Amino acid sequence: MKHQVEQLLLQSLEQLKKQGDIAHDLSPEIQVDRTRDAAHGDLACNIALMMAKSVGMNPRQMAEKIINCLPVSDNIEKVVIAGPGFINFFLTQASAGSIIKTVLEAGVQFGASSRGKNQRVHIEYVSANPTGPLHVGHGRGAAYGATVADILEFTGYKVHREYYVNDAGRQMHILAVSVWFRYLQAGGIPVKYPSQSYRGDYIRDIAQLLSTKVGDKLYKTEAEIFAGVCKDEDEENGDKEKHIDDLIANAKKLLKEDYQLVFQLAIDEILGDIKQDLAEFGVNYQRWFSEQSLMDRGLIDDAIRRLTEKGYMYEKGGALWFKSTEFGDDKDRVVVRENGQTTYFASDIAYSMDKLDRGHHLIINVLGADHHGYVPRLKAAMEALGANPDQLHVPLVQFAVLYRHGEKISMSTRAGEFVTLRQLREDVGNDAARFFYVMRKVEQHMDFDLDLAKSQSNDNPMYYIQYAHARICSIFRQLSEKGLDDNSAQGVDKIEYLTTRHEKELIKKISAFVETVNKASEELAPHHIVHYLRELANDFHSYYNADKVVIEDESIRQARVSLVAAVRQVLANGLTLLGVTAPEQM
RNA sequence: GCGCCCGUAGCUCAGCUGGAUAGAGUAAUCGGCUUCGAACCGAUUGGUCGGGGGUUCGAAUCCCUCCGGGCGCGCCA
Repeated sequence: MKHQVEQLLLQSLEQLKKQGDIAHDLSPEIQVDRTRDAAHGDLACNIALMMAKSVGMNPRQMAEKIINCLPVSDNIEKVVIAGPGFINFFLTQASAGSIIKTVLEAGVQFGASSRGKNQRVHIEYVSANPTGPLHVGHGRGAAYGATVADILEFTGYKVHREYYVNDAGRQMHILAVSVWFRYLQAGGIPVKYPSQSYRGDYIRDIAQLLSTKVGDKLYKTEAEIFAGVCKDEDEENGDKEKHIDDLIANAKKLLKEDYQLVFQLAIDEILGDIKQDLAEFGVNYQRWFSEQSLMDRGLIDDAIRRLTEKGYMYEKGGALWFKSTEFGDDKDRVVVRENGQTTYFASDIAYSMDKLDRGHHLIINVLGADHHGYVPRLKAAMEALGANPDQLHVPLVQFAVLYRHGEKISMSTRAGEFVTLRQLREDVGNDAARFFYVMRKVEQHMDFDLDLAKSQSNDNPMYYIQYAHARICSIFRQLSEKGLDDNSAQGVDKIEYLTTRHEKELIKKISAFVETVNKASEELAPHHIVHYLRELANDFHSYYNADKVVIEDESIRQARVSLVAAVRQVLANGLTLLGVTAPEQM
C-alpha cells in the first residue's frame, strides 16, 4: 500500500513536470510514512515540504498542486493537506482491511520479504574462548546474534552462522596446565596452583574426569614439575607470565604425547558444555570454526602472502607489520612477531579472507563493546583483501549489568565469580532471557532486572505479549465450546463490519509488521520488533476490553474472528523471530 | 592525551538517514470484573531531550564546543 501511494505521487510529479510547474531535472526522493496519529490519516508524505524551497513555492501550495495531479485510486478515500504542508492519505476500509486476508494466507511466512535478494551473509557471534563456561555477558551476544541471523533469513538473506573457536592460543595451554595441576592436587601431589591459571570449579571436574581416564599415569614429582621454572609473582624476582609459560613447557616435556590428551580433554569438555548451553538457549550454528584449522590448512600463510604481494606488509624490528594505517587505522599492526609466531590478528585476517573466499557478500561480526578498538583494523584487513569495508558490519554489544532486589550483582572473571548463562537461564527461563537480552538496542548499556524477568506478572513485558497470544487462543477455545466454527475464512470477506476505533487501530498496526521486520533487518536491530509487539499486544488488549468477539451477530463475529486470528499470527511470527515461545495458554 | 559508545519523565528505555503537540513501560493517584482469561483496560500527574553555540522553513535527530558516565589505545587474546 505504501508502495502504491509512492507510485501515485510519482505520477503526479511527472504530470507537474509536463505542465511545466516544476523543473524536469528535479527528482526528489519520495518518502511515505505511516502516521502516528489517526487524525493524520493512514499514510503521510512530506514531499511538498522538501520540494518547496527548490521550486520557490510555499509548501501548502506545492502540496495542493501535487494533490490536484494525483491519479484516482480505489484504495484511497481522501487526501488532505495538513500542518505546514504534509499530504495525508486516508485509506478506504476495504483497502486497509485486506491485510487480514494477506496475513491469514501467508501464515508463518507473513512478514517475510526478499529485501536480502538471496545475498549470502556470514554472521559470527559469541566466539568466546573455550576456557570456561559462558557467562551472562556472552548471553547477550548469543541472543542478539541468533535473533539477527533469524531476522536476516526471514528477510531474504542466505545466512551462515559461525562460532570461531580460539583453540590455538596460549590460553588453551594455560587451560591444559590448570587441569593437570588440579589432577595432581587431587592425587595428593603438593603443587602450588599458578596465579595465572583458571580457577573455576569446572577445572576440578575436568581433572576428575582425567583421573578416571588415566589413573595415576600422569603423576610427576614436584621436583620434576618445577625444574628450572621461573618463580611466580608472589615470590621474589617472580614473573607470573614466565612462570606459567615455563610450566607449560615442562608439562609438554614431561607428559610427551599424553600432554595432547590433557589438552584435548579440556577443550572437548568445555566446548561440549558451551555447545549444549547454546543449543538449549535456541542459539545454533552451521559451523564451529577452528582457529587451529586455519593454520593446518595454511590459510594464515596464504593471507600474509596475499597482503605482501599487494605491498601492504613491511618488516621492522624483526617483526612483520601490516600497513593498516593506509586504511584509516591509528597505527600499523604486527602480524608475525619477532619470535616467528603469528598474532591473533593474523588469524583474523586469514579468517576474514576465508569468509570472503567462501563467497559471502556481507560479513557480520558481533563483538563485545570492549573490543571496539579492534574494528578499524578488521575493516582495514577487509579492504586490503580487496573487499569493500562496508561489507563488514561489527555490532558492538554493550555489557549487561545484572540487578537482583535492586542491587547490582558484581562479577569478577578472574576470581571465577560470575553468573553463568546457564544459571541465568535456570533462574528466569529461556524465553525471558532471550527477550530481555534483545529488548534494548545493542549499543545501549543494559540493566538486566532479574526479578522483573522472573516475575509472572503484568510488570513483565514478555508476559504481556505472550498473554495477548494466549488470550486469542482462548477465544478460539470459547468458539469451539459454543459449537461455533473457527470462521476466520469467511470473516476475511466481511471486513466492512470492522468499524470500531480499536479495530481500525489493530488493522493499521498489523500492516506495519512487514516494515518493522525490514527495519530490524536493515539496522540489525531486533529491539524494533520487541517494541512493535508490545504495541500490537497493547492494541489487542484494549480491543479485547472494549469489544467482544464471541457474539451472536454472525457477520460481525466472523469479521472479528478473522481479525484476532491475524493478530495471533503476527504475535506468533514476531515472538518466533525473537526466539521466544508463543504459548496457547499460560 | 587520542579514539569509540552512552546522556530523553523519579526509575528503565523508545524515537536519532531532520518533520506535525517529544512517546512507552514502571512508580504515584483515581476508576473499571453477573459479559470471550483483571497476567487486562481507561484516566490523571510527571520533560531546560546533559549545558551552550551554529545550520535549517523546521533540530531530541546534523555540525562545533564544553560537562558527566562507560570502554579502548600490546610483538595479549
